[in-house]
Amino acid sequence: MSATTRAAASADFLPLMRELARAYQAFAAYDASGYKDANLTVAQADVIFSLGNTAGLTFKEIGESTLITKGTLTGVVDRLEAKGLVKRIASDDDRRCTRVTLTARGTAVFEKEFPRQIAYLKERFDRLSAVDRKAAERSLRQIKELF
Amino acid sequence: MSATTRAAASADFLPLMRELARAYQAFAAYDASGYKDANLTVAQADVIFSLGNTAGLTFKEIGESTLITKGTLTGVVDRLEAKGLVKRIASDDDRRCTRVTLTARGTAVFEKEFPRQIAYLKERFDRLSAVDRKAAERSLRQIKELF
DNA sequence: TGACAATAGTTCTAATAAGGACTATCTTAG
DNA sequence: CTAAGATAGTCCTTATTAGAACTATTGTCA
Repeated sequence: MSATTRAAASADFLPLMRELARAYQAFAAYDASGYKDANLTVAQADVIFSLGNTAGLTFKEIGESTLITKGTLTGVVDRLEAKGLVKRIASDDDRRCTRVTLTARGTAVFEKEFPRQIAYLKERFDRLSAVDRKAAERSLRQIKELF
Repeated sequence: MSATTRAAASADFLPLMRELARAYQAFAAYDASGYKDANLTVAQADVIFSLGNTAGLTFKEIGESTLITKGTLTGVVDRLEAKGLVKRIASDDDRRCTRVTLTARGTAVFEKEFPRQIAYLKERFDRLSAVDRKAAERSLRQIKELF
């Protein structure tokens, strides 16, 4: 092993990086497993949840809320529209914008799946004490702000 | 808003969940940007880095190290092989297994890109104090173990 | 007003990503 | 020893995912 490679391999932030990836991956897998019965992907559920209790959002707004980039979002909304859960509405004031709203069926899915998924996640997150939860929030905020 | 939906929306773990997603996303975007010049994806770099300084690993071992599932890994290794960076070697003792090793060119890429990427990441992670880093590691380990 | 930059979505390409079916090969129980 | 189960990879399908090129529309500024 070369000196540079050895030095790189001993960088002391690597355990943190590893834990970040492992923790996120574990959470993401559990989160995704909650939607199996509902036949929804995480991305689809994210969009539905962000649309719930709103009068509709533009692609831009949905993207900011879900962190889904616009190129991907077109396809996600396409599939939700094909399932009859959302509907595109052309905007009048700014004709570049498209509003996306939940249909009646989409609202029904939201009303059922949102509380169910929250309860499903709560079951695990509640094993963390309030103190540990706050500490984790703080650490994650710090990590986010590094980039 | 229904009572259940309102109760769900006020679940106190939501900020933590949000910060986890935001922090991971921010890190992942920065990490990926480091490979632009090398024409590598994160998945490809992960495989090369896990193969560095080894005599080759099986698909199973690479998957455990990188968290890439086997179905995806076949394609990633295919593309690395097409670039001439890795090579598949049939195993003799267990003929179900395939060993993957770095080629000379793959080793050269590893020797160059691994230290470079570590330095690239270190630049940001080093802004975190040792105390905060340790606290973050602990929180992330706790989160991982929730699932 | 009229060129020009900025913004919103769509489309396209290449590459993950998970999961299930499938083949080939071991392993183990009886 | 053999039938049944387990394991390792591949292949397939569906769905993201990022990014870049493209169209349509809006905003800006001289």
